[in-house]
Amino acid sequence: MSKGEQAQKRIVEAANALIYQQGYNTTSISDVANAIGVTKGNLQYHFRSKEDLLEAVINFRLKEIDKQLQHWELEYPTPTLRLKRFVQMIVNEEVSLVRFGCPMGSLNMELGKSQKLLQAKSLVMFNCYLAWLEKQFRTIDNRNGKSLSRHLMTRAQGAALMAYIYQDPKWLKDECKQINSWIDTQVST
Amino acid sequence: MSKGEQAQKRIVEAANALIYQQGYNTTSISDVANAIGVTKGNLQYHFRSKEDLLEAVINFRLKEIDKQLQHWELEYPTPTLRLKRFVQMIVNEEVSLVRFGCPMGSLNMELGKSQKLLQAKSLVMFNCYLAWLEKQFRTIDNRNGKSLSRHLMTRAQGAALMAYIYQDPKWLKDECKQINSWIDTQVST
DNA sequence: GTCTATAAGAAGATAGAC
DNA sequence: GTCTATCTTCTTATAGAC
Repeated sequence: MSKGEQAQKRIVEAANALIYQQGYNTTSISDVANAIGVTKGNLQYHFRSKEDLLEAVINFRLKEIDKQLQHWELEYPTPTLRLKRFVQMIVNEEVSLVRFGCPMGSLNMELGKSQKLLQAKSLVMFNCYLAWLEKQFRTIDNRNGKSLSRHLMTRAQGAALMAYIYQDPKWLKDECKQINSWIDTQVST
Repeated sequence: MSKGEQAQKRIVEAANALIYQQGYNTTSISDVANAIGVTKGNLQYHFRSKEDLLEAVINFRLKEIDKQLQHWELEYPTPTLRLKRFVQMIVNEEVSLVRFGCPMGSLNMELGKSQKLLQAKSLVMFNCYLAWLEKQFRTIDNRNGKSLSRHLMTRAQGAALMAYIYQDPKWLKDECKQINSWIDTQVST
């Protein structure tokens, strides 16, 4: 990796964290620059505009999601275990979900209010998870794979949102238990 | 109502709409002033700061919610009908929910990222609905009233969020159907 | 109560020195 | 590649005329 690529990676990772924690609109170029100890002029050398930087952050997140889903596919032999692993992720990420919300849901919501074009780009993250969930559900119930995956995502997002709003992991735990029970009922039919 | 109160009401209603449609951070005082054809200097006479204006908007919304819940209480004789009316609201508001998301959920999410104090204030809106839902559920299942009301709100928020993210009312319709079925199962137990 | 004028600061983006 | 300096625009907020 060249020196320039290294610098870019550092910027993207810092921007990723700050955008998640503070939101996109309330994170300035200076914030990101300060976080890694460079000047904002430097940042604007690597990324012409703030939108370019956001796009890089979204691509970074996409790669991480892809890695994760491929890993789960290898590690868990059955669709049921994979679906439960997805739910388990929510429980595992409890602390950050309560503090900052879902990285996909909160970013998409924010961009939708004022930057419809960027919102469309951040949609690919959801597509990524949904396609994977659908694949798993189809091996259980081929006809309803799409609607089952959507239902799961809907409930996961609802749980993450309420836990964030009330700053309380209870919302996550309670709903995830019920989601797991629901998965069991789908498997046995 | 005095001339001053009338002016304030116009401002709050315009701010309410714009904050819902564009988000709080991306709505400026000038935006609100332009929307009702006055200058921003005028707005700052009625509301010292942008935060003051937001607080007035939240109070305005709270009153509307209270009116609505009282109305439902009078119009629908049973808790089951009232719960279904709550779900029906989501279907009725489909167009604006898809375009702008849930007014409570989106505002709270945005404020949570950067203004924790204001987020706490906007929480009262959720408390309002949740207390009402809990009251209805308690007449059906006294022991689990709280958790049932939370579950309903979680799923409603998930549906609204996904419909907004994908700009597609399908997410709302599908989930609301399932929520209604779930209410039926709770009633019959 | 409503307006204009203006301050004071923050933000995104550009140009040029090193 | 990184920095400083600067430009421009936008935003909140204040002061004072009408």
